Amino acid sequence: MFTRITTRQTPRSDSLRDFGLSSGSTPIIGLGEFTYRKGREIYGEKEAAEYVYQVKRGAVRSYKLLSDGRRQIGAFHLDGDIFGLENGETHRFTAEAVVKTTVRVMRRASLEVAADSDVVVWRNLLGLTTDNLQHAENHMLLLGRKTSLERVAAFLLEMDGRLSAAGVISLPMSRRDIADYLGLTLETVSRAVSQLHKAGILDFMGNTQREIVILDRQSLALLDLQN
Amino acid sequence: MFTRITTRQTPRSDSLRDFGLSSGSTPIIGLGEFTYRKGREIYGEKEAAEYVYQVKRGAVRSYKLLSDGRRQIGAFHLDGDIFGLENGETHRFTAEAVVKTTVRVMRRASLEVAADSDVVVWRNLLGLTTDNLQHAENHMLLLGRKTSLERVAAFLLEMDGRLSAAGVISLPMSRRDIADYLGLTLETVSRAVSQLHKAGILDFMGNTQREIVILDRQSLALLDLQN
DNA sequence: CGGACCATTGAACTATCTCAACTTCAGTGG
DNA sequence: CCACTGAAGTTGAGATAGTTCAATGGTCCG
Repeated sequence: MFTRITTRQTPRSDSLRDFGLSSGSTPIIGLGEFTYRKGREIYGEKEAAEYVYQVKRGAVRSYKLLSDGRRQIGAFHLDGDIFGLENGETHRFTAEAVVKTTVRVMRRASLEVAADSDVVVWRNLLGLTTDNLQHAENHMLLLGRKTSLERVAAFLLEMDGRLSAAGVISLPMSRRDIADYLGLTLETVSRAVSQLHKAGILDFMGNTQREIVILDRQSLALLDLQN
Repeated sequence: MFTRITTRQTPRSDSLRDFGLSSGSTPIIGLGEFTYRKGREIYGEKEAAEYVYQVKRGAVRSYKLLSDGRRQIGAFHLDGDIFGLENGETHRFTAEAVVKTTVRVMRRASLEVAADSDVVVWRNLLGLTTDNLQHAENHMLLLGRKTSLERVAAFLLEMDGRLSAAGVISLPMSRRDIADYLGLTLETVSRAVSQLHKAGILDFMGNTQREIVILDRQSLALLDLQN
């Protein structure tokens, strides 16, 4: 899977510091960058977790499959996000590029060496893991107890916070991806988005339905019941 | 909330080592034990996270509420489990005693002091957090994509692994708790259990329906689709 | 220009929920 | 010890949110 990793001299900038994990006194050399085409697998569930990744440009989906093909996307990783960081030996999700995606890669082993000599690294690793945990905890509430409209509203608000530029949310993922993230079908997602559109809460831009403008952020927040 | 904590001389055994987090070279003194009656709140969501807990005897539920009362239980904490460990300043769940429960308590601040002088503490904190994350990730798959029968089968297998003694699972929690953990209603949980009973996969012991014997572990595992 | 998605929408279906009745169990106080 | 009471569990019948199946149109891309 990693046979295509570039072998050129790794620039010094591809270091642990770039991941924002070390204190800077002991930068660790990374392996450089790598680009995946749309739909390509970055790593598979249960594969050995040899590398850690950071999205430089693009979007990644992390998911689990049931044996009959049902899929649950646990997270989308967007610009700047670190993913593939495991404490155990193997990956717990499959990661795929949602669109053409460039990632920074570093060896997990380097991280471990760095951690032993730098408490800041530990702190940052724990912080990252806690952020992931917090996201998962909120997502459990969404998956277990929210209605389809509430889920879609929550999704749009999440994406609004994470990737809206100049007021426009440019979704890299398909309705099917969104559905598998929200525990719904793609039709239900589509109907909910249409409903929000008809209600005047959002509008579309461009000629695709992936560019969304939120017109009424407050109504969306009301739909996604606070806890 | 902690006004009732015992003020007697804290025995040396109530130390960080008892939580299994330190390397043993720098044990940290805990605050001792505390017992909560059935249904009592141990801490509330968004409260300052001043203490960390370990279940000595009993069972605890951690949950989030939506404003209209819908509840999602994120985890049950059973004998030996550590809970209430936060990285941020506040608790992200409400924790309540499911039955009469005795916990060990230690100050969060003590942990932080210990961590700075002992990398093993960091490693253990990260390990704990990772375990929680892994559980949440698996639970997202369950909540997003599994059928009611699959959820109940998965639940019984989880509890079989965590609290079965002499082949009998003695569930401390009600059908409603189970439902709120699995993202179902209590009636649906009850029907699924009945269905498993009629199918000869499990049986009841004693005169309550909370003591369950799994007769056919393999059928249960088949029902809870592997991924 | 043709084919492969991708998204939307409608109509029928179904798993789960809701509402309600009934039973059993645990605890309380006479 | 028994009669009460309230909580917990089961089961049935009907309602419904979301799914499934199917048809249509748009967009991208060679």
